[in-house]
Amino acid sequence: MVQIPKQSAGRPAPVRRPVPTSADVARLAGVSRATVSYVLNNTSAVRISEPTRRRVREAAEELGYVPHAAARSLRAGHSRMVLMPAPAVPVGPLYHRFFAELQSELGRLDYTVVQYGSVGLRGDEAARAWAELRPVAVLVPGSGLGPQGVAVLKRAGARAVVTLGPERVEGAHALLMDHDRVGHCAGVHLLSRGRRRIGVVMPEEGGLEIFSRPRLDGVRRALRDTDAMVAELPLAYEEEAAARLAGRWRSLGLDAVFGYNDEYAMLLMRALQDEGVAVPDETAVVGADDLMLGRLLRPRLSTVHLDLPSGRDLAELVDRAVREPGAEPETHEVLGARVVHRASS
Amino acid sequence: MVQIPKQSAGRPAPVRRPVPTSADVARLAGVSRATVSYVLNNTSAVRISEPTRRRVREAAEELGYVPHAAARSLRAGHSRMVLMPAPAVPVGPLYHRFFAELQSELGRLDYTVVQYGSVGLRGDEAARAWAELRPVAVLVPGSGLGPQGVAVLKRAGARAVVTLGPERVEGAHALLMDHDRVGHCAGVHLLSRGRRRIGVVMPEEGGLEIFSRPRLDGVRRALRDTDAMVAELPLAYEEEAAARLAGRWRSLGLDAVFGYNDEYAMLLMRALQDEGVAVPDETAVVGADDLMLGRLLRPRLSTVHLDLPSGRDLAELVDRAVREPGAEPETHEVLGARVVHRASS
DNA sequence: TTGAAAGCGTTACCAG
DNA sequence: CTGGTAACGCTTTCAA
Repeated sequence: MVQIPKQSAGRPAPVRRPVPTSADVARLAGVSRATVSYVLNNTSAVRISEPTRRRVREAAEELGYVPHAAARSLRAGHSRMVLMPAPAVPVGPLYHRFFAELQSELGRLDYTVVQYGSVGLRGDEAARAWAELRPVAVLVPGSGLGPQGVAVLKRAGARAVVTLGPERVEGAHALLMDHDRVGHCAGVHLLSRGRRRIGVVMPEEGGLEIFSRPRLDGVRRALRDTDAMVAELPLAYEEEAAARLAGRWRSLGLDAVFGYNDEYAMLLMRALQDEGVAVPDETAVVGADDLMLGRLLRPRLSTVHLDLPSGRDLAELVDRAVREPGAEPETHEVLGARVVHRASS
Repeated sequence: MVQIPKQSAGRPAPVRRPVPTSADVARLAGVSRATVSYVLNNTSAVRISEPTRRRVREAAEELGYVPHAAARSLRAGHSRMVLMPAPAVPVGPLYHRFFAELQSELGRLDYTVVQYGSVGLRGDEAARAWAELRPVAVLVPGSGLGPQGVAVLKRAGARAVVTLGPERVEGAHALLMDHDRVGHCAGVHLLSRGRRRIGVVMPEEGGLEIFSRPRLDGVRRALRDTDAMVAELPLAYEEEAAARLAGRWRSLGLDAVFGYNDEYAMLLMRALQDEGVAVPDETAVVGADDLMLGRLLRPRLSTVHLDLPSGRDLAELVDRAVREPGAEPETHEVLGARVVHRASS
């Protein structure tokens, strides 16, 4: 780790000049504050002479004037800020791509997306912190927001609250992402490949239970009313842990494993191969996320491909909700899942 | 892709109640707004009777009152918001881990971290947008912020501007991340392994030149004054592209390749193997980022391990700068790079 | 112990 | 066409 040495300041602050305001611009341009506002906002309802416009612009330029967003939205009574708390759990590249697209699409609709780091806070306490910013919409990934929280946000003026998570929350729009489906997909696939004793990797890394638990349940659901069985396999994301698990693999008597996602699946698959366990003959392996890397191992990794909602669709949902705040909250099942069958299963 | 169907609102908005203010709380509790402020902020300079406190708290609770952050910071004249524009280019898991840690550490120091999605804007135009939020500090990843931009931010009251990128910017603290080093590392390593004709993968995905160009330069620098040569290898992150490149590999006459990062390196290494090119005997392969996945391929991927600055160190730098705004801007070289030699080279 | 009032930077309204 | 004035929600100083 590169250290940043701690320096102590040498000389004292030179000059701390106050931040220029529109009044300063007005003074310098020799006009009123109202005129400054008109000119800088290109207000079309009022005609300002060209020389005046120029003087104002030059004054603003000279002072380095930048309007104060807080003052503006205080005055306006609303903002176009869409708040999105940073997800509490480590998320993968899929989510980051989704978020980047969402941000860009909302930007196109003239919203400002702000990702807010609310560490430590949780539940309705977090909701209060978000409400203080008076966002016009709030997008909450994961669970943790209750009906109380939604109410707080709405009372604070949020015209749309959208949850992206496993369950509907009273009063909020819901983009349901039920990871049960992912496991179910994998389970059905393995079953159809003739497997009957199926291991399911459960990451030991904190926070991932939110995803791993429903995925496990999905596998269980796929196997209900069959003669197949499921075994939970706790696993840390480390080579040694995978090697240990592989070392006792034969004693587990499993003929297939769902690896939680591609990364854990690849880790385990490699460990199995190093242990001499034949994939897929002796044990089939399935991951999830459809990462490029899964295609590079041999055998190529079978996987569950996830479809997240398009950023554009979500952006439009938000925009609709903002414009029609009284409308009934929408609920959409947005997590698509389908097996991509490759050589490992 | 899962579609979100477009619904039209059925019934009109039920009731749009105004957002409760401290005045509403005061009215309900039968006290003045000042008293409300004292109670809710636990102002120690003033003594308020316990019954009054209770009445105020209950009133706030009943109305679902949440203070208005903008109004508060307008009045206070400053905020504790640390603004961090979202990086414009796709960044990897390393960056995301770094950012999460930074956020958590700044949160510990009682700053509020906000990641701001400024798509489309660039350079000093973006700086103005950021300045409107009057953040107490701004952390700018990548290049694109000029001295002008720094000046704008400072005039708008930012007490610390920190760039994380390839070069120092006048007036700002700089965490230099010179990716030249990464390539240099790889080049020196390959040279020492006796390689003389070295390919360097240049991702075709947009935006990555910011990193790939200096990495290439670093390889070149390592090979200066030797008899070794460098060849640029444009490559899209797709199996077919890698296969095509591998198909004409022997005609290139290279005995080593630096794959830009682990992902591109793995993609290419697999394609080379599929083409029958022996790794490392015929061609050595080196990646960068030291991802876990690189250890799972055979041969295991050699890589350049990157050390980003610790979130804690950066958080402390920010805090110091905020408290001592007149201090000389600090410059630190924070990108550590070292080769992790495995079997592919 | 509480209350009245000023003021933070903007913009909308309404006279001039 | 332009300029004064009020108001957004909050905190804080001063006075009662």
